[in-house]
Amino acid sequence: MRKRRSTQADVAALAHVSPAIVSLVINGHMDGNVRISAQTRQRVWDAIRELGYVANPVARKLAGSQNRLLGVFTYQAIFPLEYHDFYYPFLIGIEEEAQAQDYDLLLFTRPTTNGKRSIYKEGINSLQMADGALLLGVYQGPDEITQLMQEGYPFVYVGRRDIPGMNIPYVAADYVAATVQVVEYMHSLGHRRIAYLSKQDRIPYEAHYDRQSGYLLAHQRLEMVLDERLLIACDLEAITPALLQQYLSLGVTALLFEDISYAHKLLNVTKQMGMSVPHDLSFALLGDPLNETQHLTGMTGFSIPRREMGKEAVHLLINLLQGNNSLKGQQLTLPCTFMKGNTVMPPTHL
Amino acid sequence: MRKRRSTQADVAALAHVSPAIVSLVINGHMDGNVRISAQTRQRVWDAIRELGYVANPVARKLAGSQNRLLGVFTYQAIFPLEYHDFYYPFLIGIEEEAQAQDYDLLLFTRPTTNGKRSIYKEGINSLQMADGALLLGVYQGPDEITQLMQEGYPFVYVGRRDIPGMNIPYVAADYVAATVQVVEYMHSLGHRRIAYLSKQDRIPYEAHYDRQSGYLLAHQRLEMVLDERLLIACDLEAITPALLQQYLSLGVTALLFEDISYAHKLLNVTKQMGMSVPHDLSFALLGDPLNETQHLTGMTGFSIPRREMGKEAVHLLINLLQGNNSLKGQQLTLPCTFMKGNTVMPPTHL
DNA sequence: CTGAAAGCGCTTACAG
DNA sequence: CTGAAAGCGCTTACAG
Repeated sequence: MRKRRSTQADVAALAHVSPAIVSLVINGHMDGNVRISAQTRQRVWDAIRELGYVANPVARKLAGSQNRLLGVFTYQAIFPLEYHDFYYPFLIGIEEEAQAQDYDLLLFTRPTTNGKRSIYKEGINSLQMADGALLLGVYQGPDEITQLMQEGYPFVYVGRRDIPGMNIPYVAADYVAATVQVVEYMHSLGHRRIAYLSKQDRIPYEAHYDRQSGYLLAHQRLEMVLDERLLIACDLEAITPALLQQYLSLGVTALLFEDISYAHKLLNVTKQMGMSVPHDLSFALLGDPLNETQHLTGMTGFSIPRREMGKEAVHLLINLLQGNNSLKGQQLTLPCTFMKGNTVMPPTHL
Repeated sequence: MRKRRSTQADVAALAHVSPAIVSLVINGHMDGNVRISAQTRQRVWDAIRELGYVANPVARKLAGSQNRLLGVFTYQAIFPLEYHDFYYPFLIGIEEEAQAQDYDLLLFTRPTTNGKRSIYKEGINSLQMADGALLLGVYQGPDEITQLMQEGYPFVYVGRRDIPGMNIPYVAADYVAATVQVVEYMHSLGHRRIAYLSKQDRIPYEAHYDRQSGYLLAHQRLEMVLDERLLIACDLEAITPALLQQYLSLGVTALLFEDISYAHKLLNVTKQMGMSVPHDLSFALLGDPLNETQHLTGMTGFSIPRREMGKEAVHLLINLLQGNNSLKGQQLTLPCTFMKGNTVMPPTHL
């Protein structure tokens, strides 16, 4: 049995003023030419207290025509166990900045099309519920994003998204520079033949291209010979002693990969071959070793400024909402931090 | 340049019907005497699609219906680094069940009173934006919860909350039984004098009382002598070799505490005293050792079914929203799982 | 079967 | 300095 809440009108009646006055008093609008006598104020506050009046935030938002709601959308569950350590810092940053800027967060968790999440449900943009949205996580191809852009819905992608002809707002990590740094580090220790393993059959996407660019760029800068055979597209299962042997015979002394699962697999395979890491072969992850690798601490790689990225994405989105549409600054790239680790040492088999 | 969001009126105009019809079509009200021709429906849906119309949840809520939004409220940040491992499983459960039941999640992150979060801001219940809410985390005393109950706002607390005269819906972990189990385990190994250290100056709260009840209950069941001197209220700083020595001289062979920080402190102190755990003194945590204790793996304690609790809380809340107000089943207590660990062994100093 | 209207509880110009 | 009114975008009786 919910008792009816008292409303602004009740207060107004009790205080013998119009509802508008109540609103003004509550919101402290004593600015400009709106001036309300101290006496009236007092009457209003007394009435409010007597009735235990509390403004209805929903009505408030409707009248104010903005709901201070920022959407957060991911194609998969936002809180999956597998990506625990990966997503978390983004969320920390997002929450921090949302709180600082006085926005609430709307998490889109409702399945839309046949049990899966998608932005558009029967052609309708379900994000509309929020003022704007942050998109993060797995990339599903450009379709929905393109539509979102065309529609003019304000959003920011966490991670670089590049669709030709479009200026997609994003906050990304600088994988190019970070990769260059890893290669340079290896080079400085004496490595000259560095192989780069990557997944074969995934949707090609920006984060991969950027690392590859970094790899190429570093070779150019360091005047290392670029051997295309060292750019290896192979899935996890394809990694065998035979394969590895083949690359070793090409003079490879160090390995680069994008996913931590490769480290585990490679560790197994090298062990089978009687080799030890990094003594016989150096490794580096072109990504964040995180803490998840309990069996593999001290991996050489780089840390991704995920928390910062979350904060900046919120910041950028709010700018967008406020109509700061200058194309400049809609795309932000933050630097990664090189992590020396202990899986790289000078090559011994030269 | 944001184009204006299209509204129900726009759709109505395009479809050549009245706004009311649009509302009825969207909400699928084909029940009762409201019958709308398939043709009209089609026109409405076409218009909706063409305009990309999505109902404004705020307006919807104001007009008196639900918007399939479940609030999540915590007094502190939801995603703090310190409570990373603690909160996460709750959120996983909450998201899972929300998704399964087709609800979105609204995270309240807006600071309300002077930079801090509170449910009521100047008397305003900010949770109103959502159909109902899940409350979790640190307890701030009964005030706001009492108000929430009186107001009739639907919510479920994750964790037991007991306010005299009120039937607060919650989903809790069974700390009583779990504590009994820990004491029984110690007893079975030969411990007869088990001290219980707890913080001194915190707000007394249910989770603490429940553990204490378990401690007392176990003593009763096992016919152990209850020595009140073994119920020790002391803060972390108060733990010194002198203090510990004092309890050892009372014949204490095992220690219980509620917070992992006590384990670290006690480990230091015992080390100073030249004792080793568990050989000279057994330890158990009346809580979840989690994984956070990298320096302290294998702590004896119990795991809290956090993910399940999250799921059940959502389930219960939705029940409440649907008007299932039977008092029964509004309070759910889930069992914990004893974790044997390796910080308890038979007492040697007898 | 469908339309016109009132109302949800606020805020914000706009008049006095 | 204060009041009357329109409007935010919906839903739900109530008439036809």
